[in-house]
Amino acid sequence: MFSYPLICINWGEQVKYTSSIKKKGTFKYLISKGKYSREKYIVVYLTKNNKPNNVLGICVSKKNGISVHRNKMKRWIREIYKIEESNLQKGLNLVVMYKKDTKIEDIDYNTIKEDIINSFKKLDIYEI
RNA sequence: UAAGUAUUUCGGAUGGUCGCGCAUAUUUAUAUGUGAGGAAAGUCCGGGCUCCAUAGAGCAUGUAAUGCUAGAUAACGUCUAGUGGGAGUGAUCCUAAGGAUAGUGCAACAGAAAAUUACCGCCUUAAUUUAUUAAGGUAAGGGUGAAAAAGUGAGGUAAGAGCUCACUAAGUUUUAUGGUGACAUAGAAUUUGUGUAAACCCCAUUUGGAGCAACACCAAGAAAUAAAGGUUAAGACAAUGCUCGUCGUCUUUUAAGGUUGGUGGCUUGAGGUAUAUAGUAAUAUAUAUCCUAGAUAAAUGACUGUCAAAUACAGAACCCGGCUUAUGAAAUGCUUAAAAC
RNA sequence: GGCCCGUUGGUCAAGCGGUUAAGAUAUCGCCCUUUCACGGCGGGGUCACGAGUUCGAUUCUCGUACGGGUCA
Repeated sequence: MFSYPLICINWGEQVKYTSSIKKKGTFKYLISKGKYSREKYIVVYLTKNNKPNNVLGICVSKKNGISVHRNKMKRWIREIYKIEESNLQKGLNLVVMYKKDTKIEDIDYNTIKEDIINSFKKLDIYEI
């Protein structure tokens, strides 16, 4: 069923920061195979690969709001990940997903930051 | 002061630390510059641009579109100024506003009748049962309905009727005056033909189709097609046999189409700003000056200082002109009402 | 980004401008039955929303919202 392997991402180049997921099939593969941790507004999926870099994917559904709000929610997650990146392990595939009922009136930058840090702690991906 | 109405403007500014897209430099890691709207939205119209079709002209077809006048515009179903009609005390606003006398259809229920009408009525004649019937005339009055054959008065009559007359209302034709024109005002003749075209339809005008996932180029890979050439390698036709020949196999080149990936298309344009002139205005012309996003799972974020205080609707995806819808704040003019002078 | 289609009780769904908007199923109430089921009677609709045309709009026209399909 999931005939779209992870090889579709080009690993040969040197990537400055973490690269992003681009295909719909990879999202499906990671969500079905990975471990997850649920918070109040967010779900984080985790799998491992044997490469030197990390991969990040962000999902915001069309039911979470209009395009301005969706863009802002994506930018918050990128900002939080950028700050926490230096403390993480290497060789991870991460997918961050907003829940269906989440609206921008309920949440804030700081609440999302708490959620993500909690879920990272649960999944044990911080370097020691 | 309150309520309303019309028009216009703005859509936070300036710094610091970390970080993102693009361009340019040196250089391969830094520096500098720049970086989302008035609606970017809806996709309701019109154009540019690209490809396809097309000698030229006409007719027909179409789930076609538009429909008062003059002007503006590259063009428009848009805009400006007016005309007619309608709403409002008023400022002001709305108006798909040709044709019902080309033809067809529809008008539920109610009502006699929804278009050459007659239930109750009014009148005349005849008959006899003397208060009813039959034949005829008539459309004044009644009731129904959204809508009932133009309204009032007088004459006239057996009873009545635009049957006749006066005034009024509406339509058609026509004359004069004013206006570029739609049309307005005044007069004459004639008529009183229900409504509906946002029902079919008729008339006039316009219209070839598709859309940047268009289209062009580059590279890769392997399958199929066509043309030309080489050659006889599986083979077939033909022949006693051989050669030539034809088809086919193999192979080379070219062409066209398409798949995957990439590049271009991609932002200097019916551009913006200021001033002057013409015009009631929309807008046009001239001069000077400026270059202001271009991504491809898709760039604007986090923390914070100052400005008394503070940000609603909302995110470019080839470009431009309009319309519609969502929405915060401020200013000005005008109208109505109340109060005071 | 472009191009099309639709919206009628909880669900499915008919409706050539005109009577209180057909029908099925579900649900609620009453009746039938010793009781349940079957059966009988009845109730409940902003015709997505807002303007317009018309005497009159679920139906015709325009706009808005929501949902669905499609492109090589």
